[in-house]
Amino acid sequence: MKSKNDNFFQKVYAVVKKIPYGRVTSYGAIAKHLGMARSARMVGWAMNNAHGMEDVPAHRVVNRKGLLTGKHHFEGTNLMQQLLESEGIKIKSDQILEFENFFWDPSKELK
DNA sequence: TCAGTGACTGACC
DNA sequence: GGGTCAGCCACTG
Repeated sequence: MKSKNDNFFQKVYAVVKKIPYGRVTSYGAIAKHLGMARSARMVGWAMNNAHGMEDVPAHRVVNRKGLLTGKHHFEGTNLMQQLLESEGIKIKSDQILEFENFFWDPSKELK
């Protein structure tokens, strides 16, 4: 059963799992860290598969604008926002306030 | 097999 | 400064 891409998923999961509490990152940051900066969509696609994994805090992954584009994929309509607020992150209109302040770059922090 | 779609991003007008 | 277009790779119909 398709395992060729599992390696890619595992990389994405590994990075997402390393996101510190109360921090968030973007698809592009993860993609770039994996050497696929031009394939940010693949990260989102991987998240789609990860969305069922409790070990992967997909709610900490947003687009570069800090917009909760993937919140619609969570069970509740505001579950993603709720989880982020629970970590001390302020959300307004599905967008993270002071996104730069909460942004976590794997290429720098994880390096 | 071809065409459409998607949790994105950067460049262009 | 804000909207539009194209590129990216993989999956589904």
